[in-house]
Amino acid sequence: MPTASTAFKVYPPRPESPPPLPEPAREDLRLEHVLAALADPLRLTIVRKLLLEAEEFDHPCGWFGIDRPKSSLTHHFRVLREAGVTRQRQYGLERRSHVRIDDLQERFPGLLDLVAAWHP
Amino acid sequence: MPTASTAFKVYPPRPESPPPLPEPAREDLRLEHVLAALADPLRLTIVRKLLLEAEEFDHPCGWFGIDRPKSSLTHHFRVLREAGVTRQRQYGLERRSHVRIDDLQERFPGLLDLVAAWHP
DNA sequence: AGAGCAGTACGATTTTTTTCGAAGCTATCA
DNA sequence: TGATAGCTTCGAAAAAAATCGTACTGCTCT
Repeated sequence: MPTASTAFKVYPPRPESPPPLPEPAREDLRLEHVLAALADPLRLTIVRKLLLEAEEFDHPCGWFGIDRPKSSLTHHFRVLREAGVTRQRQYGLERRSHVRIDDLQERFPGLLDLVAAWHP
Repeated sequence: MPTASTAFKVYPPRPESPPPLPEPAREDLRLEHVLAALADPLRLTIVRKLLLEAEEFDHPCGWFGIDRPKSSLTHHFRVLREAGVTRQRQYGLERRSHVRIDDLQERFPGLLDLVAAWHP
């Protein structure tokens, strides 16, 4: 049974979506990897922003307005994806991200609420 | 208001307890530090065991039966304490630990439930 | 075709974390 | 008093993570 309280906006997958980049399946998510991915202020910022401000379309990393070299951002987005926190799809030029809300609520109920409540 | 569900055994502080070793105050706990401390299998094992098997007395690190050099254990127990996950007191020769259940439930409700449910 | 854009890949450097041996410290016990 | 127990500190080595410059790729627009 999931933790009752919080519901983040979850949009249905769009039929014409490109396939996700490689990611762990829901049942392969590991708490220690997810915690490690989240144990970084920049990545917490990214995930929190996605949780609180995401709109229907997934977001490319430029959307986040983070002042870091592009290669650093690529790195952090990959860490999040490989831990299973986010999903990334290639839309033409852009690689767009969203949080795997359903998977995470199911496997680690309450964890995303902590991220959403985090204050830098 | 605390998360309803889980209640771990919390024992009252014993009047004659030695003072805790240096640790962050409840209001200074940082999610990113707590997550980093928990993002390690060995430390997850320690915290989970404390949550599930702790008895009235706090436990010295020998109690955990971890097969690692003693200096490694000292390191991991310190990481946990400095992040605010555990409290350590010096009882004569021994440095005994317990999880700061109240503080963590208050600041990061639900997090300890995830640790307790973790499977190595 | 050429320019520009969004972001990736690679690789080097630096920083942080982990690991653990060796030596030290202090209380208790024979 | 010496021996042992239980754990710490120090320090060094190894492993892992973060940072970021440069070069590159693959679309799109003119």
